[in-house]
Formats: sequence, structure tokens, C-alpha cells
Amino acid sequence: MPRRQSRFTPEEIAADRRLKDQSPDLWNADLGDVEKRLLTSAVRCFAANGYHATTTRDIAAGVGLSPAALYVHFPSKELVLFEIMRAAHERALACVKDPSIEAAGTAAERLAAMVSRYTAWHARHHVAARVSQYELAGLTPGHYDEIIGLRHLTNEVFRAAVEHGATEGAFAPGDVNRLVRGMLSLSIDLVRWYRLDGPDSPEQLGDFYAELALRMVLNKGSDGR
Amino acid sequence: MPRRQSRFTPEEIAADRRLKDQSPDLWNADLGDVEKRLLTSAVRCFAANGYHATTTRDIAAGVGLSPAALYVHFPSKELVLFEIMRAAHERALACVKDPSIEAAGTAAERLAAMVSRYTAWHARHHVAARVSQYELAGLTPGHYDEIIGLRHLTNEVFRAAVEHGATEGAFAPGDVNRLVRGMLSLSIDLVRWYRLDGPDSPEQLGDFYAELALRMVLNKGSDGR
DNA sequence: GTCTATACTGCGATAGAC
DNA sequence: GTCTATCGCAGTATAGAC
Repeated sequence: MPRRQSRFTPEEIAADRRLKDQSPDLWNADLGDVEKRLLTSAVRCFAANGYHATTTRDIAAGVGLSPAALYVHFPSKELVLFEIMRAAHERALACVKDPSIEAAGTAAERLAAMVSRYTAWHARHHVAARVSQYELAGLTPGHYDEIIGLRHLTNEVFRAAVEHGATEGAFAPGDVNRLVRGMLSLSIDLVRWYRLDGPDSPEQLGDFYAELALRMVLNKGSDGR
Repeated sequence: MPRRQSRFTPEEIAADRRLKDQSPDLWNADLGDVEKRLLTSAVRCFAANGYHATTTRDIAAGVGLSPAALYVHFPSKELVLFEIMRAAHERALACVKDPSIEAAGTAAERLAAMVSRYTAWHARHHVAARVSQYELAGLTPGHYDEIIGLRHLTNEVFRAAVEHGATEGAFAPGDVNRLVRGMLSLSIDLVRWYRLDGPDSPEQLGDFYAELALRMVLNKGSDGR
């Protein structure tokens, strides 16, 4: 009897390889190689089965280690989750705070660039993003607050962009909070259904949702009925 | 020492009362009173902490019973989850298959009615809807397939409404699948953030999202740039 | 139909050898 | 830094009295 067997089917191993390929730089650069591989394994497990249904044995087995080895690199399972959620929220926020967006032309172009990039990030990293959106309840109160803070920062960036276009007169008058909720729902809810092998690339979906966001704020919908 | 103490704070008890008030008819009529109260307790626990983090003790304690009593009414914790998800998906589907919508006038009016009602249902029942949207991974394969079937039926109803408006010429040409994804994301993602004590009633939010859905399909957004 | 008590299982985390 | 072995505990579900 072999000492250890893979718990994964060929399909799962292939999915793991795609996940690794798509997120080589998701993790903090000062982490070691084993840490990064543990985080990637944890992302896959948490996304597939949820945080509480995932065992430390699952995470460690995903990189060929014993369960005890995980505790050399992370003090607890919860901190593995927190590291994933912190990295994902920071990367997504960086997408919309990019200085190249600030330099863009009109208010509509800036908003479209933000929605497009924010959407494409969630699509490309939909596995990690699903964890970061759905597993808040697994965090300790302090870590929970920290993630909520990052979400508020993101919301404020979108809010400022919509408000700017409205006061400038580029967008039709409307309830800014509701509009921001709506466009964030487009960008975020895709983690529930998006697949990289579907009909749209992350960038194509980003461009489409940017167009929908503009239709929301330019407000030429049912006015002409 | 008292025989049993409430595990809940006054705020939680008040929240429970609100939950009961808002969902008296969520459950199948042929269920007994204890079954319904157990389901309502389970909804609250699953929504707050997730299916796997909730224990059968939590669910039973929510209605003042011992953990063993749950198994008189349900054969397993998983079947409690399945009953919740089946009821929620069937009720939400019934909202958009309502014959009164079929009778409505134009394609735009029918689509608006569907989005408005589907959104309002998710908002009013946002606690149960959060469970029904986020806890798929807790189901056994057979039950999972059954819920996925109900989701496909719902998607098809929206798809038919958008397609009908497009072939009729009432809506601008566009990718029907993408548009349906977008409007369903609006209606569903609200379970992540909606609160009944927020600024919008379920019906107000429904009307607003119906308006956004029309802006998406009437497509007068960036064409006039 | 509800209770108390508990069987059985499996998890998070640690001890200590190498 | 990794392993094997295991501790302590919590979870689902059941047994059997009332």
C-alpha cells in the first residue's frame, strides 16, 4: 500500500493547474513558495466546499503535505482564510484605484474603465473571489472588520466616480447609492456562475458590464416610452 | 440552575420575531407547526453562520427543543437545508411565472413586472434567500441536481421574456444570455447586502431594478455618445 | 414527541522524533 | 521543516426512559 495517494481526480488536478496558472501573483511577494501553494490549495478547497467543510487535512493534502506541516506556515486555519480574503480584496481594490484610470478622459470613460477592470478581475480570479465574497462568516471579529474596511474603500471609489459624473452633468440625475449597488452587483455576482471555459473572456465580460453600467447612469432607458 | 437557558440576546430574539413575521407562509402547508418553526430557526442559523458552522443543537435550541427532537421531524440536517432551498426556489419561481404577468401589456411591461417581483421577493425574504443562494455545497448530489433544475426553470422564464421583446423589436438587439445574467445578478446579489431596515422597501428596490433592467435592454446608453 | 445520555466519528491543533 | 501519532473536543445521530 503506497504511503500517500492523491485524493483528486485527473479533472481536479487539471483544474488545480489552471488555478495556479491564473493566479501566480495573487499572494504577497514576501511569502515563501510553500505558503503560496498552501494558499492556492486552500482557495480551491474553500471555493468548492466552503470554509467550514474544508479540513486542514484537505488543504495540506492538496500540496502533498501532512496536516501538521500546515501549522509551520500558518498559525491556524482561520489565518489561511484571512490571508486569502485580504489579498483578494486588496488586489481588486488596486484595480479600481489604478492611476491610469484617474488620467482617463470623461467621467463616463473613467467609470467604464473601473467597471470593466473590476469585473474582469473577479472573472479571472473567480475562484479566489468566490471565497473572498462568500466566506466572511469564517473570520474572527477583528479580521472581519478589516475586510469590511477594504470593502468600504472599494465602494467609496465607485461612489466618487458616479457622483462626479452626476455633479458634472455627464450622467443623468439618480440615486447614487442605489446605482453603485447595482453595478457592484453585476461585477461581484459573477463569481457565483462564471467559468473560464465559458463563452466570455474576463475582458469581454468586463467590457459588456461597463456598457451596462453606462446605460444605468446615462439613463436613456424608459424615458422615451 | 435553570433547566435550559436561551442562547440568544434580546436583539437576536427581536430579529427572530421579524423573521417569523415576514415569512409565515414560506413553508409547505402540509408541514406541522414544529417543523415550520425548526425550518425558520435553521434559516436564521444558516444565514448567520453558514450550513456547516451550524449545529443541530443550534437549530433545536432556536425553538427551545433538545437536539434529539429535531430527528423526530427531519431525518437529517441536510434534509432541513434541502427543504429550505426547495421552498425558497419554488416561491421565487412562482413570482415570475404568475399568470397576471402573462396578461400584462407590452414586452417591456412584462419584463419590468418580472424583475420587480423577483427582486422584491429576494429582498423581503433575504435571509432565506441568502441560504438558498449560498449553501448549495451543503446538499447531497441528488438534492443539488433538483435545486439546479429549479434555477434553470427560472433562468428560462427570464430568457423567454427578453428574447420575446427582442424578436418583437421592442428591445434593441443584444446578447440575450448576457443580459439575463446581468438582470438576475441585480435581483440575486442583493441577498448579500439587503436589510429590511435600510432605505428601500422590497417593492421600492424592485421598481428601481426593473427600471435598470429596462435601461439594459432598451439600449439607449452609450449609443448617443 | 420530548427528554437525557451517549455512541461514534472526525476535526483543529500539538508533541516529539528525525 | 516535515513526519507520525495523538490529544481534546465537538458534531451528527441514536438508544431508551417517560
